[in-house]
Amino acid sequence: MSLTIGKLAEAGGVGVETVRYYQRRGMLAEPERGYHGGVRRYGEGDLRRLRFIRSAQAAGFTLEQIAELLDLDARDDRPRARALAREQIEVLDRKIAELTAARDALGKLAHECGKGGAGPCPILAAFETG
Amino acid sequence: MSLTIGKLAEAGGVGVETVRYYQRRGMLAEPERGYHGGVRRYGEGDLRRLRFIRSAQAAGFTLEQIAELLDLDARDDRPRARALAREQIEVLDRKIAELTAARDALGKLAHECGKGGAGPCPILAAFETG
DNA sequence: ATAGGGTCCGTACCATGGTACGGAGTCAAG
DNA sequence: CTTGACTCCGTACCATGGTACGGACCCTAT
Repeated sequence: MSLTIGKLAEAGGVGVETVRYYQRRGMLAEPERGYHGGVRRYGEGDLRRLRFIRSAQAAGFTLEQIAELLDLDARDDRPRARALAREQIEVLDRKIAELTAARDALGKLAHECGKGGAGPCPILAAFETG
Repeated sequence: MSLTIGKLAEAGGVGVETVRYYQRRGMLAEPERGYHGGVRRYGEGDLRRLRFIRSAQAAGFTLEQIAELLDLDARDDRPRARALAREQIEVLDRKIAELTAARDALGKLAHECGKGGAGPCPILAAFETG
């Protein structure tokens, strides 16, 4: 497999500029140019890293943390990886609980706003008292 | 109740500069000054709005959306409020599912990295294949 | 061999949600 | 009636995660 930056970006679901941005941040390597000193070529490993970055973002890691994770992977630092994972699980658990509570508040709001106009539309009240 | 901006901010769990920022965005009113043309005073309603802003942020609304919600509340526009609430519930449901998946991936990662070093530390693999 | 599309690179700009600064005015306590 | 804390206001700056621009270069198909 040999990809140009455009194909790599497409395969990873990001824009070309985003790939270049990750390179600037040191999260993706800038491969050697081909024989005739022109365009760089990317392989499986690059795509894998790119996809990892996207997934880790979805898991709530910042790009800085993701850079660390990539480094830990390279150095095979399991204890640190484990610690980061555990920390992030706690962050996620809190976030999930928060979003679930918000979801319920919105459900209540949607319900209340469905009934005909008795009293003021309780938008401000929707999040009060848990 | 009569609060200075500092007390209002404290009661709302934000910084003074944040209150001023919300005012600039038109999300909080800038009350009249007291008799001798000096410092502004805030009341219950301001605190209520401020707390609403924080809660709505936690529910994933942007400040622009929150501004709209405050406006809807003022105009008692129930259908629109209901529609926004429903939309956001869908957003939250997707987000919660995503975070839950990420949580599970991290759980797996933490588990794998716990075992002694057989094979490479599977950080990159942690998010692969769902 | 030439036209087009893609790549390279630096630099600038963007949106979001604040945070900091500095000088002047105000207010309450001692 | 001064001192110290707080407020007011405009403007500038910040972090995060990109996105856009523009000129030069390369590469492939015709």
